[in-house]
Amino acid sequence: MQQKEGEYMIILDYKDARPIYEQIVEKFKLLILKGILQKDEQMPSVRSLAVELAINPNTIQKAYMELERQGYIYTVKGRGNFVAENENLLDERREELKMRMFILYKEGKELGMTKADFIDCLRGFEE
Amino acid sequence: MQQKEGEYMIILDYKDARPIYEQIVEKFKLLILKGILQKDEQMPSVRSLAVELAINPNTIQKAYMELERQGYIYTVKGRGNFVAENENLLDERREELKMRMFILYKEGKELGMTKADFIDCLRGFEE
Amino acid sequence: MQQKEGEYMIILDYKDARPIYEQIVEKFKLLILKGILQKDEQMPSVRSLAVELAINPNTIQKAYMELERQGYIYTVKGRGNFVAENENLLDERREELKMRMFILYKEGKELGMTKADFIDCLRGFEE
Amino acid sequence: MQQKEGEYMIILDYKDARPIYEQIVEKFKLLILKGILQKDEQMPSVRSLAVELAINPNTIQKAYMELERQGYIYTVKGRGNFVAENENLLDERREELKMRMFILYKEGKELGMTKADFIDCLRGFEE
DNA sequence: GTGGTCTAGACCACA
DNA sequence: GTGGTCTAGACCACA
Repeated sequence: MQQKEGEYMIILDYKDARPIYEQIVEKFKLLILKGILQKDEQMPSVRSLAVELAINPNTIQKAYMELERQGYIYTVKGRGNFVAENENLLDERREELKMRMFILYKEGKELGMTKADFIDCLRGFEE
Repeated sequence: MQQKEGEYMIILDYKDARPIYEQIVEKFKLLILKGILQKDEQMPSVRSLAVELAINPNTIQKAYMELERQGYIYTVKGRGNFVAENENLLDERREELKMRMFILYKEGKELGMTKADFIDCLRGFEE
Repeated sequence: MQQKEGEYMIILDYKDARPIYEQIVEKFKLLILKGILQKDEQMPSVRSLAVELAINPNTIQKAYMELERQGYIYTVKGRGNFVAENENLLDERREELKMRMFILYKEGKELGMTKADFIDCLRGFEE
Repeated sequence: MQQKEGEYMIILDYKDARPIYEQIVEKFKLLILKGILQKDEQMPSVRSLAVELAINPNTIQKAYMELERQGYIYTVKGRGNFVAENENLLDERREELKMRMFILYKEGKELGMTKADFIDCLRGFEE
């Protein structure tokens, strides 16, 4: 069997509690941020992806709307969806992640952990 | 009007995306872990808390069920709900938090962050 | 026939080229900005409004999602949709309108109109 | 390579929400109203413009139909499209623009703005 | 009862 | 072919 060009593995996890459209959003965000999908590259069409994943086109629609809202793609009616500029997005994502780490840090302090405990924990992670 | 004993401010945030019962679970977990609610102390009754928070008793019921499932409280039929032993719980929570930090760490690596970036970020947090 | 309480006339115009959900969004934005719907007041439920307007609940859903995205309402799962704080919204709308007037102004200059022409035109409008 | 005569920069913005044919109509309307394209001058052929803009000839066709409908150009079968008389068009456009300003004005009044607010706003624009 | 998600499928404008 | 809107209706979690 041939590996079709542009087949970048979106795999759905039906055991995941999150809605399907959210999983799709998440997968594409990573593909875009990692540069696997590049600026102005065309996204798979709503219909073709729906067929490929064996789900309803409306669900893809919803995912793409969310991706557009978050600035990851832009839509050209009658033409398709395309990857947006993503330089700033990477920075935004890193900032967001730091915010989430700060929330975790505050939670940890509520549980009596010190900053040193956190750094030790981090050091213990695989490189 | 009297200030009732055991009034420890559970404040709901309706603008929070999380379900209400989850917020209640979270609040009580902290109250218990921080020792504000102590071993074998009685929890407010489902009904009284429902009135106090102006929400459906089913919601409190669901929160208490979840707290019991996670080992934070125990139920005595006909008597009420009581705070469980919480020595191990604190450790469990810390472990859980470390797991969540590990997930964050892996996400960050996907975005090109290094371990050093994380440690720098942590160092920047208020003591 | 009785005028039911809370019946605030959302009338759809099927001849309008804009999609129905957009019309609904627009109507509610005005009701909120004008203070007819007040902070924390409950919006009609997705289903009841769908029945009242004789359209599909999904369409209301979409309208409410958009209103939430724009900060006009907030959603509490299982409880309903509620009007958000709207102090800032009024200012934002006015700013947006000024921007649109600026675009119009630039268009007019392309057509050879002067600032005085514009002011004269404005003066001619009913008070 | 030669610089072809009649190359007057139609630039499409794919991120613009409006359909492409509408953008083309708009661009040509301005070129005609400003006199860059003059009475009886020949418009670029549907095919050549389609090639130049790398879009579907149907789209150009649709734009030209719309321009003809609005009286900006006329078609001679077998010969091509030509710029129409445009004296009246300029006035029509100005009238249309005043109408749009009136709509804006009414919207502003709904938001509590007065005529004086509008005039102040206008005065603030660059000359 | 309330909103959230999803399906199956229709019809439309635009390219 | 491509996305956008809408319907009719199902099933779910939450209150």
